[in-house]
Amino acid sequence: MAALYRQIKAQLIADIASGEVPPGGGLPNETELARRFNVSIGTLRRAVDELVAEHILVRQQGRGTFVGKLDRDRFMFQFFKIARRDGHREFPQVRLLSFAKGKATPPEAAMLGLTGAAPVWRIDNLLSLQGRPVIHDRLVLPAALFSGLTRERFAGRAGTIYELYQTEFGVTVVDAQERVRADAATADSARLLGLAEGAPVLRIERTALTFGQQPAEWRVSVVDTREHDYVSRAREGL
Amino acid sequence: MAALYRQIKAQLIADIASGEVPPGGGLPNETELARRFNVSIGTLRRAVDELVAEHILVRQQGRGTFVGKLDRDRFMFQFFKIARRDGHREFPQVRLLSFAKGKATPPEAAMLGLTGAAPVWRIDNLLSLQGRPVIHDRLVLPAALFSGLTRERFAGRAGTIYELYQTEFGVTVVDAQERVRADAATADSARLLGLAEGAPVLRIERTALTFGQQPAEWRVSVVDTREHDYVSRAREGL
DNA sequence: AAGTGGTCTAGACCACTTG
DNA sequence: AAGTGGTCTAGACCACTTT
Repeated sequence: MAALYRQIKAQLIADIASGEVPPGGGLPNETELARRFNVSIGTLRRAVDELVAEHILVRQQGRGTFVGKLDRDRFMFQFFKIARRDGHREFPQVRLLSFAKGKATPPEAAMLGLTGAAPVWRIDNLLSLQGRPVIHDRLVLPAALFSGLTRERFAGRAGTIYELYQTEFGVTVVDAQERVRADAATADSARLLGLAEGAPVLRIERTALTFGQQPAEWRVSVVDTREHDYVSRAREGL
Repeated sequence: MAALYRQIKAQLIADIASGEVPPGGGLPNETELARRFNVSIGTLRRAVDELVAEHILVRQQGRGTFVGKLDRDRFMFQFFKIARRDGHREFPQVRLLSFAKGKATPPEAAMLGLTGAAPVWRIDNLLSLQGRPVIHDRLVLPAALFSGLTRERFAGRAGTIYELYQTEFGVTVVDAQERVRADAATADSARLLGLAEGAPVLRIERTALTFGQQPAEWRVSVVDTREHDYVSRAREGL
Protein backbone atom coordinates (compact mmCIF):
# COMPACT_ATOMS: atom_id res chain seq x y z
CA MET A 1 0.00 0.00 0.00
CA ALA A 2 1.78 3.10 -1.27
CA ALA A 3 1.99 6.14 0.96
CA LEU A 4 -0.73 8.74 0.44
CA TYR A 5 1.66 11.51 -0.54
CA ARG A 6 3.11 9.25 -3.28
CA GLN A 7 -0.35 8.80 -4.73
CA ILE A 8 -0.90 12.56 -4.70
CA LYS A 9 2.47 13.02 -6.38
CA ALA A 10 1.61 10.47 -9.06
CA GLN A 11 -1.69 12.24 -9.70
CA LEU A 12 0.03 15.60 -10.01
CA ILE A 13 2.51 14.11 -12.48
CA ALA A 14 -0.35 12.62 -14.47
CA ASP A 15 -2.05 16.02 -14.61
CA ILE A 16 1.13 17.63 -15.89
CA ALA A 17 1.93 14.86 -18.39
CA SER A 18 -1.61 14.98 -19.80
CA GLY A 19 -1.24 18.70 -20.40
CA GLU A 20 -4.09 19.51 -18.03
CA VAL A 21 -1.70 21.87 -16.26
CA PRO A 22 0.40 23.54 -18.96
CA PRO A 23 4.14 24.35 -18.62
CA GLY A 24 4.51 27.71 -16.96
CA GLY A 25 0.93 27.48 -15.77
CA GLY A 26 0.03 27.81 -12.14
CA LEU A 27 -1.48 25.16 -9.92
CA PRO A 28 -4.36 25.87 -7.55
CA ASN A 29 -3.18 27.02 -4.15
CA GLU A 30 -2.19 24.45 -1.57
CA THR A 31 -5.30 24.71 0.57
CA GLU A 32 -7.45 24.14 -2.50
CA LEU A 33 -5.31 21.21 -3.70
CA ALA A 34 -5.41 19.59 -0.25
CA ARG A 35 -9.20 19.95 -0.21
CA ARG A 36 -9.48 18.50 -3.70
CA PHE A 37 -7.36 15.45 -2.85
CA ASN A 38 -8.98 15.10 0.56
CA VAL A 39 -5.68 15.17 2.45
CA SER A 40 -4.19 17.49 5.03
CA ILE A 41 -2.10 20.37 3.83
CA GLY A 42 1.02 18.71 5.28
CA THR A 43 0.55 15.66 3.10
CA LEU A 44 -0.14 17.77 0.04
CA ARG A 45 3.00 19.77 0.71
CA ARG A 46 5.08 16.64 0.98
CA ALA A 47 4.00 15.54 -2.50
CA VAL A 48 4.76 18.98 -3.92
CA ASP A 49 8.09 19.07 -2.03
CA GLU A 50 9.36 16.07 -3.99
CA LEU A 51 8.25 17.48 -7.32
CA VAL A 52 10.02 20.73 -6.50
CA ALA A 53 13.18 18.78 -5.60
CA GLU A 54 12.97 17.15 -9.04
CA HIS A 55 12.58 20.58 -10.67
CA ILE A 56 9.21 19.57 -12.15
CA LEU A 57 7.37 22.19 -10.10
CA VAL A 58 8.62 25.57 -8.95
CA ARG A 59 7.30 27.30 -5.85
CA GLN A 60 7.32 31.08 -5.48
CA GLN A 61 6.39 32.37 -2.07
CA GLY A 62 3.54 34.86 -2.27
CA ARG A 63 2.83 34.02 -5.95
CA GLY A 64 1.99 30.36 -6.34
CA THR A 65 3.27 27.01 -7.62
CA PHE A 66 4.05 26.56 -11.30
CA VAL A 67 5.04 23.85 -13.76
CA GLY A 68 8.75 24.31 -14.45
CA LYS A 69 9.51 25.49 -17.96
CA LEU A 70 12.56 24.04 -19.71
CA ASP A 71 13.85 27.51 -20.54
CA ARG A 72 17.45 28.62 -20.92
CA ASP A 73 18.09 29.05 -17.21
CA ARG A 74 16.89 25.59 -16.34
CA PHE A 75 18.63 24.01 -19.33
CA MET A 76 21.93 25.59 -18.32
CA PHE A 77 21.42 24.55 -14.71
CA GLN A 78 20.25 21.01 -15.18
CA PHE A 79 21.38 19.72 -18.57
CA PHE A 80 24.19 21.77 -20.10
CA LYS A 81 27.40 20.77 -18.40
CA ILE A 82 30.04 22.36 -20.62
CA ALA A 83 31.92 25.28 -19.12
CA ARG A 84 35.03 27.18 -20.10
CA ARG A 85 38.18 26.22 -18.20
CA ASP A 86 37.97 29.40 -16.12
CA GLY A 87 34.44 28.54 -15.06
CA HIS A 88 32.57 30.85 -17.42
CA ARG A 89 29.24 29.42 -18.61
CA GLU A 90 27.08 30.65 -21.45
CA PHE A 91 24.14 29.44 -23.49
CA PRO A 92 25.43 28.00 -26.79
CA GLN A 93 24.55 29.35 -30.20
CA VAL A 94 23.02 26.46 -32.17
CA ARG A 95 23.37 26.00 -35.95
CA LEU A 96 21.30 23.29 -37.65
CA LEU A 97 23.41 21.12 -39.95
CA SER A 98 20.98 18.45 -41.04
CA PHE A 99 17.49 17.18 -40.38
CA ALA A 100 16.24 13.81 -41.66
CA LYS A 101 13.88 10.97 -41.00
CA GLY A 102 15.05 7.38 -40.94
CA LYS A 103 14.66 3.98 -39.35
CA ALA A 104 16.33 3.31 -36.01
CA THR A 105 19.53 1.30 -36.17
CA PRO A 106 19.80 -1.49 -33.57
CA PRO A 107 21.91 0.62 -31.17
CA GLU A 108 19.57 3.59 -31.54
CA ALA A 109 16.55 1.37 -30.91
CA ALA A 110 18.27 -0.06 -27.83
CA MET A 111 19.06 3.35 -26.36
CA LEU A 112 15.54 4.66 -27.00
CA GLY A 113 13.74 1.52 -25.89
CA LEU A 114 12.18 1.07 -29.32
CA THR A 115 11.31 -2.20 -31.02
CA GLY A 116 12.72 -3.08 -34.44
CA ALA A 117 13.41 -0.37 -36.97
CA ALA A 118 10.98 2.23 -35.63
CA PRO A 119 10.98 5.62 -37.39
CA VAL A 120 13.25 8.26 -35.89
CA TRP A 121 14.29 11.83 -36.58
CA ARG A 122 18.01 12.50 -36.84
CA ILE A 123 19.18 16.05 -36.30
CA ASP A 124 22.73 17.37 -36.40
CA ASN A 125 23.68 20.62 -34.73
CA LEU A 126 26.86 22.58 -34.32
CA LEU A 127 27.06 24.48 -31.04
CA SER A 128 29.27 27.51 -30.63
CA LEU A 129 30.50 29.30 -27.53
CA GLN A 130 31.73 32.85 -27.98
CA GLY A 131 31.38 32.42 -31.71
CA ARG A 132 33.66 29.39 -31.96
CA PRO A 133 32.32 25.86 -32.66
CA VAL A 134 32.89 23.62 -29.63
CA ILE A 135 30.25 20.85 -29.73
CA HIS A 136 28.92 18.66 -32.51
CA ASP A 137 25.54 17.16 -31.52
CA ARG A 138 23.61 14.33 -33.13
CA LEU A 139 20.05 14.01 -31.82
CA VAL A 140 17.90 10.95 -32.40
CA LEU A 141 14.18 11.24 -31.58
CA PRO A 142 11.47 8.57 -31.66
CA ALA A 143 9.16 9.88 -34.39
CA ALA A 144 6.16 8.44 -32.51
CA LEU A 145 6.63 11.01 -29.73
CA PHE A 146 7.10 13.95 -32.09
CA SER A 147 4.55 13.53 -34.86
CA GLY A 148 4.20 16.62 -36.99
CA LEU A 149 7.78 17.71 -36.46
CA THR A 150 9.28 19.48 -39.45
CA ARG A 151 12.59 21.07 -40.18
CA GLU A 152 10.86 24.45 -40.20
CA ARG A 153 9.22 23.96 -36.80
CA PHE A 154 12.53 22.77 -35.36
CA ALA A 155 14.62 25.56 -36.82
CA GLY A 156 11.99 28.19 -36.07
CA ARG A 157 11.65 27.39 -32.35
CA ALA A 158 11.66 30.34 -30.00
CA GLY A 159 13.48 28.90 -26.96
CA THR A 160 15.51 25.83 -26.11
CA ILE A 161 15.15 22.49 -27.86
CA TYR A 162 13.71 20.91 -24.72
CA GLU A 163 11.23 23.77 -24.46
CA LEU A 164 10.10 22.93 -28.00
CA TYR A 165 9.56 19.29 -26.99
CA GLN A 166 7.60 20.43 -23.97
CA THR A 167 5.34 23.11 -25.38
CA GLU A 168 4.80 21.76 -28.90
CA PHE A 169 4.70 18.00 -28.31
CA GLY A 170 3.89 17.61 -24.62
CA VAL A 171 7.17 15.79 -24.01
CA THR A 172 8.72 17.00 -20.76
CA VAL A 173 12.34 16.01 -20.20
CA VAL A 174 12.79 15.47 -16.47
CA ASP A 175 16.09 13.62 -16.22
CA ALA A 176 19.06 12.45 -18.26
CA GLN A 177 21.71 9.76 -18.02
CA GLU A 178 25.08 10.50 -19.54
CA ARG A 179 28.05 8.32 -20.41
CA VAL A 180 31.29 10.15 -21.16
CA ARG A 181 34.47 8.90 -22.75
CA ALA A 182 37.55 10.07 -24.62
CA ASP A 183 37.72 9.36 -28.30
CA ALA A 184 39.75 10.27 -31.37
CA ALA A 185 38.07 12.88 -33.58
CA THR A 186 36.59 11.52 -36.80
CA ALA A 187 37.27 13.38 -40.04
CA ASP A 188 33.78 14.89 -39.86
CA SER A 189 33.94 16.12 -36.28
CA ALA A 190 37.52 17.32 -36.75
CA ARG A 191 36.50 19.48 -39.70
CA LEU A 192 33.49 20.92 -37.89
CA LEU A 193 35.41 21.69 -34.71
CA GLY A 194 38.61 22.87 -36.34
CA LEU A 195 40.69 19.99 -35.00
CA ALA A 196 43.22 17.61 -36.47
CA GLU A 197 41.77 14.22 -37.35
CA GLY A 198 42.47 11.82 -34.48
CA ALA A 199 42.78 14.59 -31.89
CA PRO A 200 41.36 13.66 -28.47
CA VAL A 201 37.73 14.74 -28.04
CA LEU A 202 35.10 14.11 -25.40
CA ARG A 203 32.20 11.94 -26.50
CA ILE A 204 29.00 12.23 -24.43
CA GLU A 205 26.05 9.92 -24.97
CA ARG A 206 22.94 11.25 -23.30
CA THR A 207 19.58 9.56 -22.96
CA ALA A 208 16.97 12.16 -21.99
CA LEU A 209 14.00 10.77 -20.07
CA THR A 210 10.45 11.96 -19.69
CA PHE A 211 7.95 10.85 -17.04
CA GLY A 212 8.08 7.18 -16.10
CA GLN A 213 11.72 6.92 -17.19
CA GLN A 214 10.64 6.83 -20.82
CA PRO A 215 13.47 7.71 -23.25
CA ALA A 216 12.61 10.80 -25.31
CA GLU A 217 15.91 11.63 -26.98
CA TRP A 218 19.28 10.05 -27.55
CA ARG A 219 22.07 12.53 -28.09
CA VAL A 220 25.72 12.06 -28.93
CA SER A 221 27.86 15.12 -28.30
CA VAL A 222 31.44 15.43 -29.50
CA VAL A 223 33.21 18.17 -27.56
CA ASP A 224 36.45 19.99 -28.20
CA THR A 225 37.91 20.18 -24.69
CA ARG A 226 40.96 22.27 -25.49
CA GLU A 227 39.33 25.23 -23.74
CA HIS A 228 36.25 23.66 -22.13
CA ASP A 229 35.34 21.02 -19.53
CA TYR A 230 32.44 18.78 -18.71
CA VAL A 231 31.44 19.78 -15.19
CA SER A 232 29.70 17.53 -12.70
CA ARG A 233 28.87 17.53 -9.02
CA ALA A 234 28.53 14.53 -6.69
CA ARG A 235 25.61 16.10 -4.89
CA GLU A 236 23.45 17.76 -7.50
CA GLY A 237 20.16 18.61 -5.86
CA LEU A 238 20.57 20.59 -2.67
CA MET B 1 16.72 35.21 10.97
CA ALA B 2 17.47 31.64 9.88
CA ALA B 3 14.74 29.04 10.08
CA LEU B 4 14.73 26.90 13.20
CA TYR B 5 15.28 23.64 11.37
CA ARG B 6 18.35 25.13 9.69
CA GLN B 7 19.82 25.92 13.08
CA ILE B 8 19.14 22.37 14.25
CA LYS B 9 20.78 21.06 11.09
CA ALA B 10 23.84 23.24 11.61
CA GLN B 11 24.12 21.98 15.19
CA LEU B 12 23.88 18.36 14.08
CA ILE B 13 26.60 18.97 11.48
CA ALA B 14 28.79 20.58 14.15
CA ASP B 15 28.31 17.55 16.40
CA ILE B 16 29.34 15.22 13.59
CA ALA B 17 32.30 17.36 12.44
CA SER B 18 33.61 17.60 16.01
CA GLY B 19 33.57 13.84 16.32
CA GLU B 20 31.04 13.95 19.14
CA VAL B 21 28.92 11.54 17.13
CA PRO B 22 31.30 9.09 15.47
CA PRO B 23 30.88 7.72 11.91
CA GLY B 24 28.69 4.66 12.02
CA GLY B 25 27.53 5.74 15.46
CA GLY B 26 23.87 6.16 16.22
CA LEU B 27 22.11 9.37 17.19
CA PRO B 28 19.61 9.58 20.03
CA ASN B 29 16.08 8.82 18.90
CA GLU B 30 13.99 11.58 17.38
CA THR B 31 11.79 12.20 20.40
CA GLU B 32 14.88 12.63 22.58
CA LEU B 33 16.59 14.90 20.02
CA ALA B 34 13.46 17.06 19.69
CA ARG B 35 13.30 17.39 23.47
CA ARG B 36 17.00 18.26 23.64
CA PHE B 37 16.71 21.00 21.01
CA ASN B 38 13.38 22.19 22.39
CA VAL B 39 11.56 21.86 19.08
CA SER B 40 8.65 19.80 17.87
CA ILE B 41 9.37 16.43 16.36
CA GLY B 42 8.29 17.72 12.95
CA THR B 43 10.93 20.42 12.99
CA LEU B 44 13.59 17.99 14.16
CA ARG B 45 12.64 15.60 11.38
CA ARG B 46 12.93 18.32 8.79
CA ALA B 47 16.55 19.00 9.83
CA VAL B 48 17.35 15.29 9.71
CA ASP B 49 15.52 14.94 6.38
CA GLU B 50 17.99 17.29 4.72
CA LEU B 51 21.03 15.56 6.18
CA VAL B 52 19.67 12.24 4.96
CA ALA B 53 19.17 13.73 1.48
CA GLU B 54 22.84 14.75 1.57
CA HIS B 55 23.85 11.23 2.60
CA ILE B 56 25.42 12.54 5.79
CA LEU B 57 22.93 10.68 7.95
CA VAL B 58 21.23 7.37 7.27
CA ARG B 59 17.85 6.42 8.70
CA GLN B 60 16.84 2.82 9.31
CA GLN B 61 13.26 2.32 10.29
CA GLY B 62 12.96 0.39 13.52
CA ARG B 63 16.72 0.70 14.25
CA GLY B 64 17.72 4.33 14.47
CA THR B 65 19.58 7.14 12.71
CA PHE B 66 23.31 6.82 12.03
CA VAL B 67 26.21 8.85 10.71
CA GLY B 68 26.85 7.63 7.17
CA LYS B 69 30.12 5.75 6.77
CA LEU B 70 32.14 6.31 3.60
CA ASP B 71 32.35 2.57 2.98
CA ARG B 72 32.58 0.79 -0.36
CA ASP B 73 28.86 0.90 -1.08
CA ARG B 74 28.60 4.61 -0.51
CA PHE B 75 31.84 5.33 -2.37
CA MET B 76 30.60 3.39 -5.38
CA PHE B 77 27.24 5.08 -5.23
CA GLN B 78 28.30 8.66 -4.66
CA PHE B 79 31.88 9.13 -5.85
CA PHE B 80 33.06 6.38 -8.19
CA LYS B 81 31.59 7.06 -11.61
CA ILE B 82 33.53 4.67 -13.83
CA ALA B 83 31.57 1.75 -15.25
CA ARG B 84 32.21 -0.81 -17.94
CA ARG B 85 30.56 -0.11 -21.30
CA ASP B 86 27.95 -2.80 -20.61
CA GLY B 87 27.02 -1.13 -17.33
CA HIS B 88 28.92 -3.44 -14.99
CA ARG B 89 30.28 -1.68 -11.91
CA GLU B 90 32.85 -2.99 -9.46
CA PHE B 91 35.04 -1.64 -6.68
CA PRO B 92 38.55 -1.04 -8.05
CA GLN B 93 41.66 -2.78 -6.81
CA VAL B 94 44.11 -0.04 -5.71
CA ARG B 95 47.90 -0.31 -5.97
CA LEU B 96 50.03 2.39 -4.34
CA LEU B 97 52.70 3.73 -6.70
CA SER B 98 54.22 6.55 -4.71
CA PHE B 99 53.74 8.54 -1.52
CA ALA B 100 55.59 11.78 -0.82
CA LYS B 101 55.40 15.09 0.99
CA GLY B 102 56.01 18.38 -0.77
CA LYS B 103 55.02 22.01 -1.06
CA ALA B 104 51.88 22.92 -2.98
CA THR B 105 52.42 24.27 -6.46
CA PRO B 106 50.36 27.37 -7.33
CA PRO B 107 47.64 25.37 -9.16
CA GLU B 108 47.47 22.85 -6.31
CA ALA B 109 47.19 25.65 -3.75
CA ALA B 110 44.44 27.26 -5.83
CA MET B 111 42.39 24.06 -6.07
CA LEU B 112 42.75 23.30 -2.36
CA GLY B 113 42.19 26.86 -1.19
CA LEU B 114 45.63 26.99 0.42
CA THR B 115 47.86 30.02 0.79
CA GLY B 116 51.38 30.03 -0.60
CA ALA B 117 53.44 26.86 -0.69
CA ALA B 118 51.62 25.01 2.08
CA PRO B 119 52.75 21.41 2.74
CA VAL B 120 50.85 18.71 0.91
CA TRP B 121 50.90 14.94 0.53
CA ARG B 122 51.09 13.59 -3.00
CA ILE B 123 49.94 10.03 -3.56
CA ASP B 124 49.87 8.09 -6.82
CA ASN B 125 47.64 5.05 -7.26
CA LEU B 126 46.94 2.66 -10.08
CA LEU B 127 43.37 1.35 -10.08
CA SER B 128 42.46 -1.90 -11.75
CA LEU B 129 39.11 -3.33 -12.78
CA GLN B 130 38.92 -7.07 -13.36
CA GLY B 131 42.67 -7.22 -12.92
CA ARG B 132 43.48 -4.73 -15.69
CA PRO B 133 44.78 -1.21 -14.96
CA VAL B 134 42.22 1.40 -16.04
CA ILE B 135 42.78 4.51 -13.92
CA HIS B 136 45.88 6.42 -12.86
CA ASP B 137 45.14 8.61 -9.84
CA ARG B 138 47.19 11.46 -8.37
CA LEU B 139 45.91 12.61 -4.97
CA VAL B 140 46.99 15.88 -3.35
CA LEU B 141 46.08 16.39 0.32
CA PRO B 142 46.60 19.45 2.53
CA ALA B 143 49.02 18.13 5.15
CA ALA B 144 47.37 20.37 7.76
CA LEU B 145 44.21 18.30 7.63
CA PHE B 146 46.02 14.96 7.79
CA SER B 147 48.76 15.35 10.35
CA GLY B 148 50.31 12.05 11.32
CA LEU B 149 49.64 10.44 7.96
CA THR B 150 52.31 7.94 6.91
CA ARG B 151 52.79 5.67 3.97
CA GLU B 152 52.17 2.70 6.25
CA ARG B 153 48.92 4.06 7.63
CA PHE B 154 47.76 4.87 4.12
CA ALA B 155 48.73 1.55 2.60
CA GLY B 156 47.50 -0.41 5.62
CA ARG B 157 43.99 1.07 5.65
CA ALA B 158 41.13 -1.39 6.05
CA GLY B 159 38.41 0.21 3.89
CA THR B 160 38.15 2.96 1.31
CA ILE B 161 40.46 5.96 1.16
CA TYR B 162 37.62 8.30 2.17
CA GLU B 163 36.84 5.99 5.08
CA LEU B 164 40.45 6.42 6.21
CA TYR B 165 40.09 10.21 6.05
CA GLN B 166 36.88 9.97 8.05
CA THR B 167 37.78 7.53 10.80
CA GLU B 168 41.48 8.35 11.28
CA PHE B 169 41.54 12.10 10.67
CA GLY B 170 37.99 13.26 11.25
CA VAL B 171 37.75 14.55 7.68
CA THR B 172 34.35 13.64 6.23
CA VAL B 173 34.03 14.05 2.47
CA VAL B 174 30.45 15.12 1.76
CA ASP B 175 30.58 16.38 -1.81
CA ALA B 176 32.83 16.63 -4.84
CA GLN B 177 33.11 18.80 -7.92
CA GLU B 178 34.51 17.22 -11.05
CA ARG B 179 35.79 18.66 -14.32
CA VAL B 180 36.24 16.18 -17.14
CA ARG B 181 38.05 16.55 -20.44
CA ALA B 182 39.72 14.55 -23.18
CA ASP B 183 43.48 14.58 -23.32
CA ALA B 184 46.36 12.83 -25.03
CA ALA B 185 48.05 10.21 -22.83
CA THR B 186 51.44 11.24 -21.47
CA ALA B 187 54.30 8.76 -21.66
CA ASP B 188 53.83 7.93 -17.97
CA SER B 189 50.10 7.33 -18.09
CA ALA B 190 50.37 5.45 -21.37
CA ARG B 191 52.90 3.04 -19.88
CA LEU B 192 50.82 2.47 -16.74
CA LEU B 193 47.58 1.92 -18.63
CA GLY B 194 49.00 -0.05 -21.52
CA LEU B 195 48.23 2.60 -24.12
CA ALA B 196 50.12 4.20 -26.96
CA GLU B 197 51.56 7.59 -26.08
CA GLY B 198 49.19 10.30 -27.28
CA ALA B 199 46.15 8.00 -27.25
CA PRO B 200 42.93 9.73 -26.14
CA VAL B 201 42.26 9.40 -22.42
CA LEU B 202 39.75 10.92 -20.03
CA ARG B 203 41.17 13.36 -17.51
CA ILE B 204 39.07 14.01 -14.41
CA GLU B 205 39.96 16.69 -11.88
CA ARG B 206 38.06 16.25 -8.64
CA THR B 207 37.96 18.55 -5.64
CA ALA B 208 36.52 16.65 -2.68
CA LEU B 209 34.83 18.84 -0.09
CA THR B 210 34.19 18.41 3.59
CA PHE B 211 31.75 20.37 5.75
CA GLY B 212 31.47 24.05 4.95
CA GLN B 213 32.64 23.49 1.36
CA GLN B 214 36.23 23.14 2.57
CA PRO B 215 38.50 21.37 0.04
CA ALA B 216 39.97 18.19 1.51
CA GLU B 217 41.51 16.49 -1.52
CA TRP B 218 42.39 17.33 -5.09
CA ARG B 219 42.52 14.34 -7.37
CA VAL B 220 43.49 13.99 -11.02
CA SER B 221 42.36 10.75 -12.62
CA VAL B 222 43.50 9.61 -16.03
CA VAL B 223 41.14 6.98 -17.38
CA ASP B 224 41.49 4.52 -20.23
CA THR B 225 38.02 4.67 -21.79
CA ARG B 226 38.47 1.97 -24.39
CA GLU B 227 36.21 -0.30 -22.35
CA HIS B 228 34.86 2.04 -19.66
CA ASP B 229 32.77 5.20 -19.34
CA TYR B 230 32.32 8.03 -16.90
CA VAL B 231 28.66 7.85 -15.89
CA SER B 232 26.59 10.77 -14.67
CA ARG B 233 22.96 11.56 -14.03
CA ALA B 234 21.20 14.92 -14.32
CA ARG B 235 19.08 14.22 -11.27
CA GLU B 236 21.31 12.50 -8.76
CA GLY B 237 19.53 12.53 -5.45
CA LEU B 238 16.01 11.23 -5.87
C1' DA C 1 -5.88 44.06 2.52
C1' DA C 2 -5.95 39.70 0.46
C1' DG C 3 -3.74 35.72 -1.20
C1' DT C 4 0.18 32.86 -1.68
C1' DG C 5 3.78 29.65 0.04
C1' DG C 6 7.12 28.80 4.48
C1' DT C 7 7.62 27.33 9.18
C1' DC C 8 6.25 25.18 13.38
C1' DT C 9 3.45 22.74 16.67
C1' DA C 10 1.50 18.63 19.33
C1' DG C 11 -0.17 15.15 18.89
C1' DA C 12 -2.06 10.06 16.70
C1' DC C 13 -1.27 5.90 14.57
C1' DC C 14 1.44 2.67 11.41
C1' DA C 15 5.60 -0.23 9.91
C1' DC C 16 9.67 -2.23 11.00
C1' DT C 17 13.53 -4.25 13.97
C1' DT C 18 15.16 -6.26 17.99
C1' DG C 19 15.21 -8.80 22.38
C1' DA D 1 6.69 -6.20 24.01
C1' DA D 2 9.41 -2.29 23.51
C1' DG D 3 11.73 0.92 20.79
C1' DT D 4 12.73 2.96 16.46
C1' DG D 5 11.61 5.74 12.32
C1' DG D 6 7.46 6.74 8.68
C1' DT D 7 3.06 8.83 7.72
C1' DC D 8 -0.74 11.85 8.51
C1' DT D 9 -3.63 15.28 10.69
C1' DA D 10 -5.54 20.07 11.77
C1' DG D 11 -4.54 23.62 12.88
C1' DA D 12 -1.52 28.49 13.99
C1' DC D 13 1.31 32.02 12.64
C1' DC D 14 5.02 34.20 9.61
C1' DA D 15 7.07 36.09 5.12
C1' DC D 16 6.38 37.53 0.73
C1' DT D 17 3.86 39.29 -3.50
C1' DT D 18 0.20 41.52 -5.61
C1' DT D 19 -3.80 44.54 -5.83
